[in-house]
Amino acid sequence: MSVSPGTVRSVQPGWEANKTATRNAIVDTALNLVRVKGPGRFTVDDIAAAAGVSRRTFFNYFPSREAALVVNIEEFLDHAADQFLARPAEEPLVESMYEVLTALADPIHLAAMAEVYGLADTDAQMNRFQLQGWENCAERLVTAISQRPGADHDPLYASALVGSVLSSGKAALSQWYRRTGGDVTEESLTLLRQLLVDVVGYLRHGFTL
Amino acid sequence: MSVSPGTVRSVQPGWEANKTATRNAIVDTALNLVRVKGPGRFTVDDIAAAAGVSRRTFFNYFPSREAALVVNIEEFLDHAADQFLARPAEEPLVESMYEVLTALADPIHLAAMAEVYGLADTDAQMNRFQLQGWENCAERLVTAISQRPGADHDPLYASALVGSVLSSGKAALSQWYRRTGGDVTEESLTLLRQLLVDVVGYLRHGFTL
DNA sequence: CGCAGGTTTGCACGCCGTGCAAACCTGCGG
DNA sequence: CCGCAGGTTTGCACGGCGTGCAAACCTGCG
Repeated sequence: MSVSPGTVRSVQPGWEANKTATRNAIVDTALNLVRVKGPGRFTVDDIAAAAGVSRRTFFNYFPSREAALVVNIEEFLDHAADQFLARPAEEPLVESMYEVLTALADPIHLAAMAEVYGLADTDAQMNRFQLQGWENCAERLVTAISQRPGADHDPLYASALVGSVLSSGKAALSQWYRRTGGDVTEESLTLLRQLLVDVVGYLRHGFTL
Repeated sequence: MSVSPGTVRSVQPGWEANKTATRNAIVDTALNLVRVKGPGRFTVDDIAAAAGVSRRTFFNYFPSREAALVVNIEEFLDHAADQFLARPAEEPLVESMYEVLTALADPIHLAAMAEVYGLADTDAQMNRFQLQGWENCAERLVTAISQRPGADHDPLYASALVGSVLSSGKAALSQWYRRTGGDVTEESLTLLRQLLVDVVGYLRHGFTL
């Protein structure tokens, strides 16, 4: 959620602390509003007012209502992509991808992600923004692969692999969300991990049952 | 493009012929406008005026500018999904999926699709709508699988498979588009088919080089 | 103090998407 | 031929969206 003021001060040169503060305020307020009022049942002005900020300022931070909400999913996916970047470059790709998938079960970002994830069912525009979030993650992974030292990979291979890994991970998440409703408990976490292990098996052995 | 009037009359009960006619007019006009003016450089009113129809009528057919354009991609994907439905239900899933992928090289829908496909680079909203189109196709395939007689499949397996197949197909299409610019010639078609064969290989043997 | 960044705000404009009711076809039975 | 019943097209209006612009407003610093 919010970062401790000390660390923020040390990293952020002065006024930028306020920027991230209001940014977080907007994101949190949007999430709260969607909880209270429901997916499409509030306007940008509502968010701005509830966040104690002008309508125009909202648009200084986000180009749309959906963008402010999808942040939670983007952080979730960024964290997963970070796990890939943390792997040694010599490691086989499929092995590193395994790390990306299991990182999807990270309990820290999972709850906020799940809450926004569920909005895709009722709000078409929200769904589109989420799909874009996944695609951004894919692009990030593909370029990361292409920059690996000794990357003699076929670019087609890289994008097909990344696409398959992510869509399989998304399938696992969907299944998990359907069964658990997005509640993050110890039990649901082990279920999610199991689902992810399953899709990893499919990817490894090629979907040939 | 346009259907011969005779067959239309025989199938469509009277006034509905006009409906599909104006619908096609809107789609074609939108495509022409994007060719002439560029992605985001025209409004719904422009489309309506150029199609000889009122602004309000446009919105009777499509909920947004993008929806009118993405039709070309949806038809392309629907055709691919149809190939799956035409397969015998006893056939192994992976085999039927192969048919879906190779259907992506259908030259009839390919040109119009490619033209719209390229808009995703410069128009973010267009990109989102296209992603949604692919997701719709995936959902269609998954429910089709679940309705196969003797469908004892794990739903996770089905959605992971479909997601991987489609994202791999999309990867092949992207690669093809990059190299050919979307021009549909005999040469580019064989290239596309080769790329599709490649990703099929990845899917079959599990991305383990 | 007053200045030099950068941020927030108000204002205005054009466009979007939709509900509503009236006008407008078009085929069909009287 | 008439008028009616169904469906389509249109105009109107309204609220919401997204952005350019310029003025007001901080905040640190010399």
